[in-house]
Order: sequence, then structure tokens, then C-alpha cells
Amino acid sequence: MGRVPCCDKVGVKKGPWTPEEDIILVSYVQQHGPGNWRALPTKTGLRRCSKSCRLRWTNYLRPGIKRGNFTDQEEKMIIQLQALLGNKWAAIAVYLPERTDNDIKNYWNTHLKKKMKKLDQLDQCHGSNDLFSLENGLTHLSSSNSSTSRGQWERTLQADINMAKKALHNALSLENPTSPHNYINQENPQVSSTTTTYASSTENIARLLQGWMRSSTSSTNNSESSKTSSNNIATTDSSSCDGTPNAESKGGMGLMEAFESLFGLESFESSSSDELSQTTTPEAIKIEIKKEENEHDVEVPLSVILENWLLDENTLNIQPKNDLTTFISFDETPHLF
DNA sequence: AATTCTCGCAACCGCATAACT
DNA sequence: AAGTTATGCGGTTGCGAGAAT
Repeated sequence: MGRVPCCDKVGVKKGPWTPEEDIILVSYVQQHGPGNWRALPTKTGLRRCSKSCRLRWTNYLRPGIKRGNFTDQEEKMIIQLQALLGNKWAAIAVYLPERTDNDIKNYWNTHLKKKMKKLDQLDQCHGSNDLFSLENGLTHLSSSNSSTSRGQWERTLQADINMAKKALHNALSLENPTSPHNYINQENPQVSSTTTTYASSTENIARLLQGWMRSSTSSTNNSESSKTSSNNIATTDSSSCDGTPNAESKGGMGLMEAFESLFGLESFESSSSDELSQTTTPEAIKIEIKKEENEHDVEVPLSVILENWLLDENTLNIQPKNDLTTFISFDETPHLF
């Protein structure tokens, strides 16, 4: 006998997640910690596969996730790391803790891959330029140096990754309690329901809700589309706050009303346990979101610390230039080869 | 204004490995 | 130890939104 199936395959819902589902999922993780995915669908009444729940949590609801608008620095890091590690998105994501592997992968496939291709073509006509210089350097690295000592190179790379992980771990353990990883790594998830960690989740949901509400205002009342439940919620909510983007964009009362209406939904009440509804009252969420907003004023983002650290490691004594070849200075790391 | 095309992203699929009974 | 499922990861797909015609 093996494990019992994670969920009933029949009647499992697919497709985009609704805000109610998100809230149920976050509430569950708040109570039980991430990891008990198998029990989630039955305990919460969510008609989702446990795998789908885990993906939703890790990619979108997990606290501390930054979405959209990759910075130049992040872009450089991805290019650099992709060249070094290949399509090991999970490994690359270690260096960009606020980004998910899925997000990085998507960004690479939609933006960076094309960029590199273009630059590649440009270079064939006009010689080297910024990004291509990097790629060219790396191509050169992998081709010409492979003959010298590939094993040594791989070992060094592995050591570098391990060092990065170690430093990341240290940084996270020193980080304030809002650090998402503190929550995730806690030994006892039962006592993990610190308000700040949950606030980060609510912030993620708030962001998602804003998106829902925006889309609902633009899509004029076609609430009977295929995604009925979600669209219905969104349109109802937006109408309740007059559909004014100002209220929404501030994450202010419009959003709070959306939360309140969501928590008043029958579907949620019926499917969630008493415990869940206790700790996820709209009032509690309001407080946490406000708290979170205040903290953002003074907090140095974790990603900044890590990026600085990583870049410092890789760019010792290198003056900032436009040319990305300086990002990986092969001349300065002869011991690698 | 209507239709077609392109792009970006969320979610799913399939495989490899770990974990459980 | 063997069989079965969970988990993690990379690749791929489908859909919605905006641009182009």
C-alpha cells in the first residue's frame, strides 16, 4: 500500500483562481503552515488538486513575492545566472528571493531570450555591444575553457551556489519576522500565525483583488462568462465602491470592502473551519495591512540586501560600466579555470 | 468599428526523485 | 523491499489584453 491519493480527481476545478479560493488557501496555510497540501482540499472544501494549491501558494500567495517590473539589476542577474546555470530556474530564483522560478522563467522566455537573440544578430553585423558582450564572453567561457578543466569549473560553481545559499540562509535568519522564509521554515507551523507574516499574504491577495477589480470595471458587467464565480465577485465588489480606481489603488476602504464582502460569502463560510474564520476576520486583516504599509516605509527590502551582496561577490573592484562584460570578469577569477 | 495578430502570463502537464505505507 | 503517491522542477499551453490592420 502506498500513500492515499492527494485529492479526488473527479470534480477537481482547473483554471484561474478566484479571490475566495485564494483566501481559503491562505487561511489554511496560516493555520497549518505550507506543506500539508494533501489534506488541504478535504479540510477546506477547496475543489482544487493539492498540487495546484501548492503552486498557487508558492508562485503567488506566498508572502514577500514581488511581481512585475523587473529592475535592470534583476535583469542582469538573470542573464548572468542563466548563462552560468542554464535553465535551472529554481536555482536562479535562490539569488532572487522575491521572485519565483516561474516568474523568472516567464520573464526569460518572453523578454530576455528575444533580447539576447536580437543582440546576437546585431553583433554579427556590428561587433559587440552590452548584453551580447556578456553572452559572448560566457559562450567563450563554456566553449574554450571547457577543455581546460570543466570539472574544476563545475565544482567551483557548486561551491559558489552553496555559498550563496548559506548567505541567503544567514540573511533570512537575521531578517525581521516579516521575512517570508522565516515563516516557511518554521519548525512548528502551528504557532506560525504571526500577524506580520499573514499580513504579507493579505497584501498579496489585496494586490490580486485590485487586479480583479480593475479587470471587472473594464469588462462591463459580463458576469456570466466562463469564470462565473470570480467575475461575479469582482463586479459586485467594484460596484460596491463605485468602481472608482482611486479607492482601489490606495488599497484603502474599497479594497477593505471587497475583503469584507468576500468574508461574508456563503461559500467561504461553509467551506472553512471555525478556526479559520476566527483568525481571518476582516478587522484583523485591516490592521495587518495598515501595519504592513507602515513597515514598508522604513524597511530595507530583503532583495536589495541580497542583490547587493551577490553583486558585490561577483563584481569585486569592478567599476560600474555599461558594458555587462564587467559583470562577470573572467580575468579576475583565474582560479576558476 | 470589426477583425486578426501578437504578446505576456497564469496555470497545467509530464518527468524525476523523495517519501510514505 | 516494493508499490504508490507527493513533491519539485522545467517545459508547454491556453487565454485575455492590447496592437495592428
